[in-house]
Amino acid sequence: MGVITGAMQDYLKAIFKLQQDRSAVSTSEIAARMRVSAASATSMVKRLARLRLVAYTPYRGFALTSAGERIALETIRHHRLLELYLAQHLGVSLDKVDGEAERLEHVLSEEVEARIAATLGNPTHDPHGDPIPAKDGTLHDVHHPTLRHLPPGQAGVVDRVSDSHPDALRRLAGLGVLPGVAIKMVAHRSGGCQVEIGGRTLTLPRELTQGVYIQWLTAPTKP
Amino acid sequence: MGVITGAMQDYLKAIFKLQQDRSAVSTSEIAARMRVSAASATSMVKRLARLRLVAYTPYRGFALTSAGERIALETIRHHRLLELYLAQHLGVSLDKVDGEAERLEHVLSEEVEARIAATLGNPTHDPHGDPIPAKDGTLHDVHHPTLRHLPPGQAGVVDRVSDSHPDALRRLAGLGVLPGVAIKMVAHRSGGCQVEIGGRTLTLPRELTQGVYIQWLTAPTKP
DNA sequence: CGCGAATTTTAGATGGCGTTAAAAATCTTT
DNA sequence: AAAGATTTTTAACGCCATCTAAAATTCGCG
Repeated sequence: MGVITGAMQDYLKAIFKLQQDRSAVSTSEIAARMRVSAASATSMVKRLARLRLVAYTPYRGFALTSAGERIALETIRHHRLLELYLAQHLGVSLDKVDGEAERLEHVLSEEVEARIAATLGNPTHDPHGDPIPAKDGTLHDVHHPTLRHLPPGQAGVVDRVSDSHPDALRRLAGLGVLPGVAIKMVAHRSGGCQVEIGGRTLTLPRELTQGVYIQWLTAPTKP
Repeated sequence: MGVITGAMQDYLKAIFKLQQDRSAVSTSEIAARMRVSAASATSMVKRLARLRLVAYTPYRGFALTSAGERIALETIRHHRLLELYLAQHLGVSLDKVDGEAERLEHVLSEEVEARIAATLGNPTHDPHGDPIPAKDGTLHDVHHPTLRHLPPGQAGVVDRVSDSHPDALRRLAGLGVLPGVAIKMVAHRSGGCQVEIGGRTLTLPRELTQGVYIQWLTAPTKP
């Protein structure tokens, strides 16, 4: 009956991330995220709806139920604990921990999860700076501004870089865009932005900027 | 094409263990071992045969091919390294490591496997005393003493000669070291040992002795 | 040897997860 | 608002991995 497979966990995780701001997620969004045909996405969403893990209205999109969100958060917790453990205790490089954790997260027992968390000192953030959900589902700082939200002329500090696109992560690391680094917005361009970092000026395409979460050095005027 | 699933790895592992003495394994044996119906076992064996991982004759049983054995040994290596790692580095109790390793073994990358092995100091036995296959598929039979374990002055009979190193096997055969032959240990030397066989005295280098499994003519004192 | 018993294989379902192609619904645009 | 474009769903298929029931084969015993 209520068998939650690894693939389902992956979809739930992806839906969770997609619905951060938006209230509902569309079939094409999840299909693109999972690199799957729209038809496959539909059938999976229907399966998840049958298990009451998403609320789904045909042609109108879907959103996680609280049960679905619970599983998404558990899976993300597994993922981020594993990333941190692999990096700190087995010396796996940062651009590889995501892929490794992606497979391990689905077969991690509650017991081993607890032992890993304890060994790490119950950490609250993974090696990319992303927050690790607590056992009770608490997740800190979800609505961080990204680089795109930094107005021209304003400087900020990179808070964390999302692990959802490993190759983007690697390219950014190569450009020196790492947590803790100061960054200044020069100008917004169509399809990206021009920034100043470590004295150099770079133009970052859109797909690289959207995973870069920042802190403003001086708070901007709230919208 | 050649996608080896976790279930296939489990079957290959089980077939490997069942065929230790016997030359062929039957459908009912593997079905019982995997707690699965005979029909399921048949269909899986047919899948494995299609991938050339087992040699299968309908109604007559089956055995691993060398490709199948390689995968079985890799899986067993993953399993036993994980058991040891979970016990030593995460404090998982011995009665639980098997179940945990059972799920993790199928998603362990070569890289993490290597890092775990290195962290453990490239161990040769898991916490239950079972030998851990080496990367090249070498497996030291733990319950079976090899020539090296024969004390000086003690005589034994060659039980079997490992087939994992065909050229060593050939050289040993040329020297008369064959199953059923009586052999007497004269002295242990650095890097090998001196033995008496068929009235002649030979000095065998280490790489030749380690695949020679023996039986003692008189049992040694138990530890 | 031959026949009943045991083993093994085949046939046909089911469910998960993916595909492509076509139909249905919704959006967009004039 | 109708037509055309886009999105979404359905239909039909394939593969894995399991099941039950029935057919085929082999074994064992009188």
